[in-house]
Amino acid sequence: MEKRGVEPQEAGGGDDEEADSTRAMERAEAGAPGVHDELEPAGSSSCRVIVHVDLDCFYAQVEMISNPELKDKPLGVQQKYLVVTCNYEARKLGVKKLMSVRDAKEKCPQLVLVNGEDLTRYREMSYKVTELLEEFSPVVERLGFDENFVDLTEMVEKRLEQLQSDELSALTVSGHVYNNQSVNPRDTLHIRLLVGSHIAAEMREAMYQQLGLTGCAGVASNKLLAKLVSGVFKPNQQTVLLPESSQDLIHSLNHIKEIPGIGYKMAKRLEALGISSVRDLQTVSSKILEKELGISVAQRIQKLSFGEDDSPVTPSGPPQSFSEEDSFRCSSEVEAKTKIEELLASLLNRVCQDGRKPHTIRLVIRRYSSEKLCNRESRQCPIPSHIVQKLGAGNYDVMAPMVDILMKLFRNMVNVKMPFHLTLLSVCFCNLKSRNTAKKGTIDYYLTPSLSTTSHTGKRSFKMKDCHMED
DNA sequence: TGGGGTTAT
DNA sequence: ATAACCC
Repeated sequence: MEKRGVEPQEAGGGDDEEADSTRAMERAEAGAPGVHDELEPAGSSSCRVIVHVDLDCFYAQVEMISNPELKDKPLGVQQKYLVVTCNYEARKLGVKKLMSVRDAKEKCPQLVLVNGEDLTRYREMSYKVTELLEEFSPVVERLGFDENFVDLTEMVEKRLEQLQSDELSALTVSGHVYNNQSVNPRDTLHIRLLVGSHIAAEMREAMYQQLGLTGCAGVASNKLLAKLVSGVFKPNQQTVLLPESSQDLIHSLNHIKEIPGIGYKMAKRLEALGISSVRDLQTVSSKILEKELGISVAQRIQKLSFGEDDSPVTPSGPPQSFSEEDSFRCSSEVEAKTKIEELLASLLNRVCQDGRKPHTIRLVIRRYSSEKLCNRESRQCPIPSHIVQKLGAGNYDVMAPMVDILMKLFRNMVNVKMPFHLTLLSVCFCNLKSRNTAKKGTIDYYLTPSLSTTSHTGKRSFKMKDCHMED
C-alpha cells in the first residue's frame, strides 16, 4: 500500500455545503439522506456496496483460451446460422452480436467461426468465475453465464475498520468514476464506494491471473446501478458510480427497454400508454401506472426509473435445473426419439457430476407455424423413485425407462397420428434434491438406503472446497 | 434469433 | 403449464 500526505484533499471544488444540500434534495438511492432516516436502526447503515462483474465476449474468450491461435484473428462463435458473440477484433470489423452468419461473413470475410452449440466448456468456466468471486464474499448472484453480482457491503465495512485515518484521506479510486465526478473524501458513501472499487479491481485481477479472463466491473449502491455503470467503459475496464451521478446515468438510457427488468412485453405495454423515455416513466402519475399494471409491478418499475432498486443480491448456489436443447426440424416420432435420446444422454452425464438427483423431468417443444415469437409448450412429470435411486451409478438402466417417459410426454403434446412440424426439442431435469433432505430421526431417514448405511458413493457436491472426505 | 437460465402467476 | 424476465 502506498502512503501519502495527510492533507484532506478536496478532490473537486471543495464546495461541501453545496454538495450536501444538493444531495438532500435529490430523490436518490436508498441510503442517501431522506425522509425515512429516523426509521433506520442506530449504528446500521442501509447503504450497500454492490459490484457487477461482466466478462468480455465470454464464449469468444473461452474459445481463444482453448485455441490461442485464434487470439489475434477476428473470431465469431456460431450457433446454427447465428454468430451469437464475437471478439473485439471482429467487432472492429463490423460484426455484431446475434448477427446472421451470412451478414457477418459479408461484413467481414476473414471472420473465423467456431461452433458454440455445446455449452459444456462455457458452463464450466462460468462456474469457475462464480466460485472465484465467492472466495471474496459468499453472496454472489449469477446472471446468465457471464455476469455476477457480489454484495461487498460487509467486506467494505471490515476494510474501513482496518484503515488508518491518514490512509483514509489518501484513498483514491481504482478505475473510472462515472461522469468524472470528483470524490469528496469526507463523504462516507464516497469512501465506501472507493473501497468497493479496489475490491472490484482485485476481483478482475484474480480472474485474469487464475483463469485468464478479462471483464468489466461496475460498483454502485444497488444492483441496477452497478449493472448499468459496469458497461460504461467497455472492454476490460471498471467504473464506480457516486450517488450524485445516478440521475445522469439513468437518463443516459435512450429508452425504458434499456432498463434491466423492463423487457419486451412491458416496454410495449408502456409505450401504448405513451411512456417511452426514462423521464416519461419517472413523471407518469403513479396512480395511473398502478391501475394499469397493478400496484406491485407499477411501484417496482417506477422505482427502477429513478435508479432505485432494493432487490437483494441473492446467492445463486448450485443450479435449480439442467437442460439441453437443440433447434432442428422434426416431423416424425422417430426423429424426435433419436434427438431425445441424445439430449438425455448428455443430461445424465451432467446430473451425475452434480451429485444431486432430479425428481422431475420435463419435455419442451416448439412448433413450426405462425411465427408467434417464443411459443414453447411443455409437459412435465415426477421421475419414479425407483429410477431416481438408480441415477448416478451406471445410468444405462435408467436410459430406457426415461426415454419411455419422455415419449409419453411427447405424445401427450403432439398428436403423432397427424402431420406435425417441430423446430425445437428440449429436455430439462429439475426439482433437484441433495438426497440428504431426509432428516435424521425421521421415518424417511431410515427408509432412505443411502443415508442409514455407511456406504457413500464418492459423489461430488457442487463445490469441491465444501466437499469433505466422507469415504 | 441460440442455448441456456430464473422467478412469478 | 405458461409467461415474463435475464444473458
